[in-house]
Amino acid sequence: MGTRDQILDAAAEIMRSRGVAFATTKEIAKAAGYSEAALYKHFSDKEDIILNVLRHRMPGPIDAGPEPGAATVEDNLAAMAWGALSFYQQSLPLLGGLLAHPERMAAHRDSMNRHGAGPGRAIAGIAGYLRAEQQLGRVDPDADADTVAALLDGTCFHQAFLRFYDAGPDATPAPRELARNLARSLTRALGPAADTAPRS
Amino acid sequence: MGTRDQILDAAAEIMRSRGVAFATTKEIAKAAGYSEAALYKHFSDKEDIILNVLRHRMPGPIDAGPEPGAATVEDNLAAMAWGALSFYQQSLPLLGGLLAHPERMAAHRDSMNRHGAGPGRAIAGIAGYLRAEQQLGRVDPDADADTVAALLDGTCFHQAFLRFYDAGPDATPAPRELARNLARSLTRALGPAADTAPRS
DNA sequence: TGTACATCAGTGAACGCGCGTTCACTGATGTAC
DNA sequence: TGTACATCAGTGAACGCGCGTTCACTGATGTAC
Repeated sequence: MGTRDQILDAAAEIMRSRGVAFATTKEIAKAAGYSEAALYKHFSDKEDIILNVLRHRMPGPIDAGPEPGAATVEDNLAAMAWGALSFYQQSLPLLGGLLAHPERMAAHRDSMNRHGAGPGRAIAGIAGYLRAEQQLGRVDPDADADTVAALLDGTCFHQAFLRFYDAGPDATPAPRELARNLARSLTRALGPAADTAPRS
Repeated sequence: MGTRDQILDAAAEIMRSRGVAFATTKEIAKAAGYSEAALYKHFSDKEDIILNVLRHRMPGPIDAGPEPGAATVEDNLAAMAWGALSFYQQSLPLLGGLLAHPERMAAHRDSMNRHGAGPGRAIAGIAGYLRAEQQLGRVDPDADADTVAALLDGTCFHQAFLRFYDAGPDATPAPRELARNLARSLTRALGPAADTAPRS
């Protein structure tokens, strides 16, 4: 593994475990096993290191998504929820650090947009899956695929935040039951609208 | 307004508009109209200022919530969603800054716990409302109140994040339509479970 | 095969800067008699 | 009513420190002839 990758690994590890504020050139160099000066042989400045971590050390994107028509819709939603929970739990410390730094956030956003990526992307993927299921008749055509996708992804994001807030970088993975509960409630939202008139 | 409050206002404004990383003693003092030394007459150190902003300059908590039984459930959900969206859009820049700083986050969490507050609190309030509606028979008793509450609150949190990420601190308020769409889909999740068998 | 030179990853030491913090001080206001 | 002192919000200037960055340098490897 090249020096450049070792530096990025070290920086990513520090950002994740101790927070972006702790990712100084001194700490990164020490963790990577090089001198601070060596960082500048491979990156133009510290910002360049941070942005490269954000670009290339994010956890793998949520995979292609389930096969429409396979398994049950609820199982597929649960699988996607579980994937999103894991993804956000790993990437929140990196992404969240951007909030303290609007200029860095803008740089990251522009870099993402240039590659057609970005945090809003996951929702589109889920919505695409749901529309495919609507075509197959397994989801009510009147259901709002975009909104349900936003609900699934957003709630996973928030739950990852809550876990990180409560337990820090060493939080245990979210329980499978959470993904299952989300999938169950959203499946109801995807079925034909039920009678919502008051019951006695 | 006392000097102390002016300092907190200035610090909160800087944190919101330019990011926590920009909230230096020099900038806070300048914005408040005092010398840097004056800060130390009112706060023990800079961390004390930041934590007091987090404690006392958060936007007002989402109000007591709707009256169970009044209006329609969907309208009430939409109102809560709208309130949560506004709340998070204002408070994310403050809360998010914590992610870069685990020790500060832990201090904030402990301070919140001591007062029975914290970011997970809103979900409990929404769930309470939903259970009241279950008692009144306007929500299916089999619906999962806690999960639906997590869906509502979490999605608003995430949407606020996406807006902030895309447009920075000057993002316009989320459209009412978003709150309405969330409420509509969640209302379906609250009704009696519909037949989810494949349709022809 | 040996020699002279070029390249380049990496280093130790130093640099200037901006940060949070402290210091001795001022001037206004209150208070005792 | 005047005088002497205490209190306290606020200041300008300085402090030390850690940060990001640069510098002149080393030593290993490659290359031309």
